[in-house]
Amino acid sequence: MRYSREHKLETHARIVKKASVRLREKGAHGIGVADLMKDAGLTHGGFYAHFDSREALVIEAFTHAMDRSTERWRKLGEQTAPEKRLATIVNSYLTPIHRDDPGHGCAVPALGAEIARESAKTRRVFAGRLEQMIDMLAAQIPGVPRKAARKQAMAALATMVGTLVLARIAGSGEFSEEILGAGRDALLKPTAAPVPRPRKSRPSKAATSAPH
Amino acid sequence: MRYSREHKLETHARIVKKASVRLREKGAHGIGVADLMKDAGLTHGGFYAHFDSREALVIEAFTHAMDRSTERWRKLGEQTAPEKRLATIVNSYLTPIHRDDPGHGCAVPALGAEIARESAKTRRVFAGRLEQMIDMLAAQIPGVPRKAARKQAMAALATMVGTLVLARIAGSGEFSEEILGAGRDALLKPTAAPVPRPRKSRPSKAATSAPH
DNA sequence: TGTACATCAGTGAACGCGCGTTCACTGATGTAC
DNA sequence: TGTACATCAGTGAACGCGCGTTCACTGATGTAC
Repeated sequence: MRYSREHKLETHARIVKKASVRLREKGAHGIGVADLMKDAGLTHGGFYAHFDSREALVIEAFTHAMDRSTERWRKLGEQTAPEKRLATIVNSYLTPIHRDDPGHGCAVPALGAEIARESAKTRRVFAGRLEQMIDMLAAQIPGVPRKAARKQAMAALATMVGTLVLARIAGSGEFSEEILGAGRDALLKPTAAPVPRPRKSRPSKAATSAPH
Repeated sequence: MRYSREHKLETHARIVKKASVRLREKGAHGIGVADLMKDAGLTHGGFYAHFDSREALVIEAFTHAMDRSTERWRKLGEQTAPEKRLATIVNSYLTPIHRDDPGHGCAVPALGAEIARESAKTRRVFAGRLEQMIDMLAAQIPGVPRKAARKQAMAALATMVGTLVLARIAGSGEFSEEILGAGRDALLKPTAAPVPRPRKSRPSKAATSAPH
């Protein structure tokens, strides 16, 4: 071989890592193979020595981003007192820094909607990593039964993801800060006045179509 | 003129309406001008008699979708008792029907992340409609001061949007239903155990970069 | 240890294709007389 | 009321261009002897 086995693995990892940043910045279809390879210091022709297709790279890059987030939360939890763990994660997630740097941020608000439209294979991988992320978040919530923690983790992640999407739409002005603050407070402050449920709860009578 | 003034306006509106559905289904870049025109029963050559550019249609289509959602919420609120208004909206939003039919659903979870990456002009329009949507949602929350209602509306919309994004990633199985349920309960049930805030609150010490 | 050969990561030109956009043209209808 | 002309929404071919992918080739290094 021209290069050692390690060399190829390192190159492969470098492509994935760089692509992972750029895809979160530009979207799953927002940057081409040639530019992604250039980012890794290579030319586009070598791409298929590493990946079967562009989609294969998207899957790897996305997986990489999700694993890094999940691992980060695990570490953050490890070095924080149990009752402060979720709050620490929320406070590091709902910041202007995270909002303004999607390339190094959570892949869910950056790529979630797009990946949900990809092939079944891609979606399955994505769903698997999402579940791992939720499990890790649930593990940071002490003092509640496993299932309740999981449910709370799902809702917290949803609020975090939604807040970041809204804040990014709003840009970087006062409106955007207001959104970030609302998300933080909703997750960190006790709810003063919860919304009362309607008598006939779950599937609303109006929900025979979805014209929102 | 070949056709009456009304005829052109009708055609224009038909293109926007159909495109609004297809773009939510396929993404802001997921469908081409030719296909969008075919959907409206026309050929692609006539496109530029109606729009300056593809982006101009995306802006109109998105605006149309947002206005429909906001108007729907206003009507839904009108025909519901004040204390049930937000709950009614949440219950019609967080359903499998909405999850499985993005084309006729809320534009924020479908297009938000993508639009946040578009030109400054597009983002400004989007941000404006988002604020209108939030204001309308806030108007459905009775018995709290204007500013508190606005904050609550932001957090509620964030949770709704995030829940739908997560549920769409998860597909349509049990995991996805679980996510929808967690989002509904978080918004409709009193919070049993709120997350305690860490002493040094807002900007976490760990938040000097955004590696989530 | 030294030499000849095989390997294959990476190069850069080329491919086919679909896209947004342009343009000459059409023909039904509005308008002027 | 009838006729000639002007208008312009819509058609369909064509345009550049960028994209994902393919391919013949290179040349540094691993391997066999």
